[in-house]
Amino acid sequence: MSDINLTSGRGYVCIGLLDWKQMRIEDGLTWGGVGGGGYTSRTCFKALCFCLVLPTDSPGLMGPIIGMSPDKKAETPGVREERAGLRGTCGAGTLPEAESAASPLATSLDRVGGVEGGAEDEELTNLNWLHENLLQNFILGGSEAQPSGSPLFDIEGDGLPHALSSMSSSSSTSPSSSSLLAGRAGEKDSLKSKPPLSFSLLIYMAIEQSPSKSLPVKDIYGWILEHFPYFSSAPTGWKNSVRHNLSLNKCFRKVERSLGKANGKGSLWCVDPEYRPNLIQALKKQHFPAAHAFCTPPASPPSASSPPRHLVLPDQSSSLKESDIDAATAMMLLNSTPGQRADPCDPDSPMDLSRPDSVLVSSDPKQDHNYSSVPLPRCPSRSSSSSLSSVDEGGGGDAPPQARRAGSEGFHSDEDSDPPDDAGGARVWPGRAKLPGPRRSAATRAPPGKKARRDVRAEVDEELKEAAGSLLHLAGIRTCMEGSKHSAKSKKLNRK
DNA sequence: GTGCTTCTAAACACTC
DNA sequence: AGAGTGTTTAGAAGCA
Repeated sequence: MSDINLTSGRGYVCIGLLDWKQMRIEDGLTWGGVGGGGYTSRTCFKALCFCLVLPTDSPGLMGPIIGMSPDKKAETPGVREERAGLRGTCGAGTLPEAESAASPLATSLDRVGGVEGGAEDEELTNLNWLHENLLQNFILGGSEAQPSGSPLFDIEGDGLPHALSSMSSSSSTSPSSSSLLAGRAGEKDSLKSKPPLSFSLLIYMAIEQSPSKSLPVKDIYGWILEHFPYFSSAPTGWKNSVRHNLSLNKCFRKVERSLGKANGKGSLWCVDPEYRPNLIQALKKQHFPAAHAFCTPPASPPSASSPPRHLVLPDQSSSLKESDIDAATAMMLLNSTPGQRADPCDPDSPMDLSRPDSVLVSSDPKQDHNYSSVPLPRCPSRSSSSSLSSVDEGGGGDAPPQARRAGSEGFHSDEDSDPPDDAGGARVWPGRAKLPGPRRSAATRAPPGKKARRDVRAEVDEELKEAAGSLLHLAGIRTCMEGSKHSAKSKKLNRK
């Protein structure tokens, strides 16, 4: 990484998985991102969680990276190796747009104007394409190479995300560049190491990766198994833990299967939009780059009408951090086609991607994705009109943690006393009312007004456009992976 | 030491 | 009946 001059903004070669922090881009730098020539630093590519893409044959690429802060330079030897190796092997061509994109802070706004909608646009706005093709191909240096079909995680081809290896470097070895270059690797010890992500985050990622943003338990198992082979050899207790999480973790909500009710037991599970920010926050804390791909926008999306926050806020550095997520935001937005963005949990989706309250990613550890915290307004379906909730509603949700918490899993209670008032929705009210009394409380807050949601949605649309425009830059690379794209997609379809 | 979060295990009920 | 699913409880480990 240190030998790359990002300012050139030319050409692209995937050089591997970058630590999330390292993907934070200094002002004035333009990133290629994953095949993303012409992307400004804040567009999409942090969401991809890896792949600084640089050309080996393009001019002006080499040289020390400029303005990289020490923490960004810090990296595991393995990462460096990979990058160096990949740079040589994963060439993906040069994007003509790259040069024009080199201007600092020339946000994608500048380019969006030139991007019109249309079929291609629509296709390009599907993050699946990025997940299944860009990542897969760039990371693995080839398409066919990816048995798991998970570009996000099977970066090393051994089923374990490199980042995970790095994160748990104390317990696992750094991946070799050769394995990356090979696009796959033999079984490694790391394969057997447990992912440093909580079950709730794994579930979250699984659900978020699903086109419908909802999955039955079985598919969640499958996703986890697919992306974390550790569990394939682990005792089956983890499935219990998954179910336990789904059941107890407020972040997840049960939804009825569609009317066409597919065969199969159980319900679909989705991420409670109210808690998505919490999960995002948890992901951020995980320092798991790939996990950040599942982050949703922390702030109002940049748009022509509302400039990106990083351009507005006085504190550039802090806004930069938040802008890290903007990229993820874009990816999340793109991850679903407009039609898919409907959150099964919330007819008003994609609401939470842009809701002001979802924007807030608190550093408060209590405001996390865990079972008990109630940092955000509860969905009506899970809201309680308990006395505590009234406190929250009145006091802006600043009830003391203890008041909001009824033990580590005390959130059960917040549903107990209060059947869903939005019974008309698709939400399911699990028969938790039958619970015996002791565990209740958990404050709730009224969801934000729908008007505000609509406003923000407009911004989301703006961002979608922007992101779509940015994605057009990827087209040049995309063409070299058509084949894998289809295979990946078909694979995904087959899994359904 | 305490509180919290997360994980794990187990038991039970329910549905298919 | 058995498997899968969902819920609940309890305990332990790790962390701040």
